[in-house]
Amino acid sequence: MRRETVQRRALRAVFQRHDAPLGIMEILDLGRGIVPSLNIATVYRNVNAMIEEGLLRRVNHPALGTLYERTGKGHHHHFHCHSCDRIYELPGCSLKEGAVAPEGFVVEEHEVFLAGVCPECGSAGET
Amino acid sequence: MRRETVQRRALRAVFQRHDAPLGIMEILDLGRGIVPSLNIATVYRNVNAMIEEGLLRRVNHPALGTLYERTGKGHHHHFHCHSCDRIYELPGCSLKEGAVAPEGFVVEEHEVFLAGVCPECGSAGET
DNA sequence: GTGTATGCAAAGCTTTTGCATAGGT
DNA sequence: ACCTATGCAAAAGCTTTGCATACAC
Repeated sequence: MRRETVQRRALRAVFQRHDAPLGIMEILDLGRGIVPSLNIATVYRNVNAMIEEGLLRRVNHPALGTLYERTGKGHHHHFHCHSCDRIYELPGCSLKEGAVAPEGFVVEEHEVFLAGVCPECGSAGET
Repeated sequence: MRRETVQRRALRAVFQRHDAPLGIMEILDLGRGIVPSLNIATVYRNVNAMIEEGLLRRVNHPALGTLYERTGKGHHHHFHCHSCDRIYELPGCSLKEGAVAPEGFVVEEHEVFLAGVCPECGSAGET
């Protein structure tokens, strides 16, 4: 039976408050804001448990490494701004409906990572 | 000045013979087929050098970890077969031309990972 | 002969695991 | 009371680095 601990509650709170994908150290730091004694092994164990429970999803970002995000937010892709280093979640899917893969390939899942300059950074240096 | 060693030549040969993205251990094993004394540190050093030289590209695959592939093959995406675990390179781009990201986002690069069942595995169990 | 590249071993990171104990049920 | 979850430390992957020596130039 799974037990309800302050650590577990804290980690759920972290993901409720932060909608963006988070790295392990961010999760640890934010979690320590709630439970100062929080240990990194506990974070890993709970994050893995939450993935098994279907609460979280692991995202292996090309530039930012391993991130964790809440499930149930609807299909979206990630945009990484080279300038401010922020990561945006873009709702919807930018894949072509049909010609995603050649004849014979059955696509069951996909992952799209975009990178460039976000609106905020792009408009900063304009006249 | 960069020096021409048997190890370096062997690693170039590995990537000339194998068009698919390779993991470090595959590179090491294939390289040892040519230079048995090849060391993993040498592989890492040379692979990183080849990336700097623009010969290779590092791909952070969601399921298969870090892979290295030859550059100059034209734009393509990767398809991973859940059944045979092989990785295919699909030429071209399956992203929508226009609506890739909302107004204001400037997309400079992207990475698409597809996964599912390949033609070979899909037709295996058919009538 | 000079200086870069290699092999080996050690060290850094990230993630997992063993173990004693705290704490949920 | 039982037994899972935690914290700590050690260990297990993966990647980098220091150092003596081999070898390309």
